Formats: sequence, C-alpha cells, structure tokens
Amino acid sequence: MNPEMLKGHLDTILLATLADGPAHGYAVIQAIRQRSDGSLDLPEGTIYPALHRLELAGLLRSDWTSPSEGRRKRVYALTPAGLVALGEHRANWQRFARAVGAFLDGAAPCPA
Amino acid sequence: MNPEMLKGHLDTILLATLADGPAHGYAVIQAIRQRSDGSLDLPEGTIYPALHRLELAGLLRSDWTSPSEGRRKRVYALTPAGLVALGEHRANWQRFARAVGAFLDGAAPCPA
DNA sequence: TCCCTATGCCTAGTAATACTGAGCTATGGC
DNA sequence: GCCATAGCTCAGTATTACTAGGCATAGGGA
Repeated sequence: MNPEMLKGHLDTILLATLADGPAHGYAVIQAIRQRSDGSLDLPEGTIYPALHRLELAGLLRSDWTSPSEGRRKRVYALTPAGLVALGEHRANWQRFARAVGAFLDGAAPCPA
Repeated sequence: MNPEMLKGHLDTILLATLADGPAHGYAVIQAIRQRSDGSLDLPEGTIYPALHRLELAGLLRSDWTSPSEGRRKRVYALTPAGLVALGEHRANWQRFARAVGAFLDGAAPCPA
C-alpha cells in the first residue's frame, strides 16, 4: 500500500487506538497491525515521533512505568483534549471518505 | 479539511474523474468540486502538476484543442494503463478505508 | 558463557506530495 | 478601456511519514 495514503490519517488512527485505553508505543504498533488485519504495519520510526507530536499538542499524556515492574515503558493516554480531537478527526474522516467514495462509482467502502 | 488528508489519494480522484470521459484541467477542478459537494475544492497549483505527473507516468494522454474552436485547452484522457491503474487505486482505497474504519468504532463511513 | 532474538525507545536525515503565490494569455461584458 | 472569468504554468515551501541507524534489557539456546 502506498505509504503516502496514510498522510493526515495517522493521528486519527493513533487517537482511536488509545481511546480503547492507555498503551505504550510498542503495544500501539501491534494493536494497529492486528486491528487492520495486517494492512497497516507501521514502523517504529513512524509511531514514536507521531506520539511525541500528539503529546506536544496536548492530545496525549505520557507516564513512565516504575522500573520495578520489568522493563521501562512509556505509557500514553488520551487527554480530554485528545478525546475532543478524536471526535473531529472522526467527522473529518467520514466526510473525506464519503467524498472520495463519490468518485469511485459512488460505492462507499462497505464490506456488506 | 486538513490538506494532508488528500495526500496519496489525489491521483485516485483524478483518474476516477477522467474515467467519465476526457476533460481539460479547469473542468476537472470544477467536476471535483461539484462531485464532492464542495468538500474538495482543489486549487490549480494542485491539479495541473498532478495531471502532468500522471501524463508522465503514462496514465493520461493530453491533446491541445485546435485554436479555431475558441480558447486553447489541454484535454486529458485516460490511457489503457490509466484504466488499469484506476482499478488498483480503487482496490487500495477500499482496503485502506476499511482499515481506518476499523479504528473508528468499526463503523464504515456509510451515510445509511 | 556467548550470541541471538524479541521487546522497547529514540533521532537525524530523506523523499514525496500538495499547497502558496505569482505570472501569462484570451474572451466578453460593462 | 477595464475588469472578471476561463485557462495554463512554474518555482519555492511546508508538512509528513519513512529509512536507517543506535541504544538498552530480558530470555533462550548452543
């Protein structure tokens, strides 16, 4: 799949993934791969900078796990602002998907 | 709408638009605006270079209209290779849209 | 013991892409 | 004559995800 296709939608995917509950970077990568049936296999160099960007924007909050419990991990969680942003991203996606679908035989990408 | 969202999908939209029949650049811009209900209002600086790129790739063919019939226009038409590419773009889009939809409550962007 | 793999995080540099902003021509209405 | 619209072009810019590396720890197998 053309990597350019993802542009502008990565944040949406990350926010939606973390809406299920806090997770650390590596787990996010695996969750995305699983949930997309392998269609989206995003490298670490894509995920980590994106998480940093979202945290800088105030949409995520991160905490390091205490070193006592195994490996040190940085756990990301959605902030209230992130939840609001997710709503906007979802609306934008639906508008965009409907627009593109209008060009492809008007057939929305419904598996049904 | 975030302009980055379009990245990687512009070619799909252009090929799909020209699948309805040959058209010149300015008409393509208007067709896209109409067909997307105004959601996609793409400037000339976006469309023309993209058309050139697709022509260079062999997916489009262009002909200048004869100067006798009013203004000179450059009419673009889909090549056989362009038709094949459109099919691939459509399949990619559907896979991508299904994957992203899986993150947004599993709800595909169907207005119904 | 040593090495390899998986887990886990980070970053500098790169390439691709759409947009901005400007310029050019011709037609037609006022 | 002047301006808006139609119509095409191009140089430069910003954003974005990816590449390709590096670092550290834990556990299993040779």
